[in-house]
Amino acid sequence: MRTDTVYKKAFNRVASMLRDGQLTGELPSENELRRKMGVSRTTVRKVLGELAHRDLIAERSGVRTAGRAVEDSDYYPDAETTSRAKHVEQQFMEWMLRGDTRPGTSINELELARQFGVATNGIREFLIRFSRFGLLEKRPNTGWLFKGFTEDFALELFEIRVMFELRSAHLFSRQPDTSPLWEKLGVLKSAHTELLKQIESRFHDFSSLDNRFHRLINEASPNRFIDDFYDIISFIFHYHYQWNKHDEKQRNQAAILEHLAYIDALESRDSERIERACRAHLASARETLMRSLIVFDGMDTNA
Amino acid sequence: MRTDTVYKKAFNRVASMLRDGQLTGELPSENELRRKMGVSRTTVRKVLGELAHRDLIAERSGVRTAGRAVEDSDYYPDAETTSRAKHVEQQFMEWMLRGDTRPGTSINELELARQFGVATNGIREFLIRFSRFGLLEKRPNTGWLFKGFTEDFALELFEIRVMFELRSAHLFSRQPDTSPLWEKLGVLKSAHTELLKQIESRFHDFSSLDNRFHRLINEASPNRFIDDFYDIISFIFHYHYQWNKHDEKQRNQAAILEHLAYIDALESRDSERIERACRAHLASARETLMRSLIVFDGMDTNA
DNA sequence: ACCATGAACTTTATCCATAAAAAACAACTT
DNA sequence: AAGTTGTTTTTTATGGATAAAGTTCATGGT
Repeated sequence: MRTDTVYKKAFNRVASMLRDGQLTGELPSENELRRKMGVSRTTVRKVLGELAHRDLIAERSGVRTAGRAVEDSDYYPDAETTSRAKHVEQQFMEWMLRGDTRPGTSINELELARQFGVATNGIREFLIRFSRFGLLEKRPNTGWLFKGFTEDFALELFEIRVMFELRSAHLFSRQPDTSPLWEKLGVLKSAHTELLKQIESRFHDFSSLDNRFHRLINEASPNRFIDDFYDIISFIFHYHYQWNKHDEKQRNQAAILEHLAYIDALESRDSERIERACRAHLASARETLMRSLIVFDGMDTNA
Repeated sequence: MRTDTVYKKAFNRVASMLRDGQLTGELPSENELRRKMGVSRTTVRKVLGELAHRDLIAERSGVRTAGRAVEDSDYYPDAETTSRAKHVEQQFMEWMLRGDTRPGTSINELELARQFGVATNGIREFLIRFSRFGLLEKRPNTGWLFKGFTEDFALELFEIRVMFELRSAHLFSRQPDTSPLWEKLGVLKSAHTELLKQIESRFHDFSSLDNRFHRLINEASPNRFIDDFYDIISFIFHYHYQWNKHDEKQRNQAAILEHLAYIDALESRDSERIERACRAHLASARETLMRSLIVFDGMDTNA
């Protein structure tokens, strides 16, 4: 049976809005809520129905108003708000990055399905999607080959990344001065300096800043294949760093400084300087990834 | 139910071997056949069982020999030798390239499933796999967006292709003179000149030569992401040219000449010359693709 | 005429079942 | 001991069913 995670997540969000007083007086219409939440009206109605049922809202003659106060126990547990597909993704990444799965291992749909508690279909869909990341290969009628999260992988990944990033950076710098992207770059620059000041407490926020920065660079000259490739990067980094928190603050601090140098270079429109700053940043990103790979290639995988 | 296309294809192949006299006297063991055909022994046994049942082979005291002559009617029809997944692929490509499907159309799994006569599962798996080609986008809980086989697509595709190809070509040319790839290049060069001589009758053979050539260039410095990208190119070209036979001979003839110039450039190790030859070839490949795109963007889609 | 709600209909996400194909095991033969 | 064939077990490819979510149609109020 399909999970009702969309409903539960929407319910939790509306509950939070009620609690935070974002919805006072007469509640918005179903259509308005639908737009706000990005779900269908059908789902909105289900949420409203349940809210009314629990007296969290009151409906009188077609007008809805807030009801009793929302309590912690009203929320659905977080685990019930993500789809099976997402769970599979998370479990697989944990299996891959934390487990001692050796390169060359073959992957068995049925076994993973049992292990993750889902139907084989879901596993297979995930593996198909995931295979574009270059870590898996399908052998028809037989199964999947896990190629391993290895040094080779990181090197090949970064070779492409450098090519793409240099290309995009140069194109970015050649935009007309009137392009709105320059302003966006300025905003990002201040965000970086801000974060640098508060690095002690907010170093976790770097990751999203990093993403925004690299995506901005690509915005000047969009290419779907480059965007797709950047999805791979983000994905890998997202999960990889969940299992490798070592030195996170220092790493991020260094990266911020590199970004700032890179931004300055872009603003200078000086292509040699851009190339240097860009390469420097990517080289250190690569080093970071490579260093942590050793952990997986060696034995101490559960540190 | 799973299709028995593996068995049927294997059966046809063994039948052909019997007919062509490739299997005379005592037949090879099950294991040997298995290796030769690339299927499991289970399937080999099924084939042998059926061959015996039809008296195409005789089994006497554990020794198998050829039986009555193979007739045309012994073969399974071609359509029954390709898996459902492959059929879906073919039907989808036809639907996309031949149909008047406009960019921005949304794709409906259920509808395609009905149209193609398969379960929705198969459609979905195909779409997931296909989405890495940059022509589709999945919107969760909603469906798929067809982005269209447009001019933008071709431009973005070729931008990447040029980057990758230049990179690989240069790395190829910097290999030591002792690398065996130089010899392979020589072989390909003669194949090109051969084909050029017989262009009138054999121009269809260019496609596979093209493939071998570009894959050889990548062999000098393997990168899985580049290989994957080249899969996209091959796939697109493979299907695209099935529906666009216009001027095929002239196009291929021109391409052979470009390849020869490109090969000469590689052999010269002169990087400027390589860059020129490579760019020239890709530019004309791009033009060809773009010209035929007009057909789809315009109105005359069933020409 | 527009916007809100209600209800019916369609499509996606998910699980389950099963024949075909592969893999593993067992017994035999030289 | 290595290679054969026979048998059993496991896994993949494919179809089908169904609740949840999305979409469309219908009705009613301003």
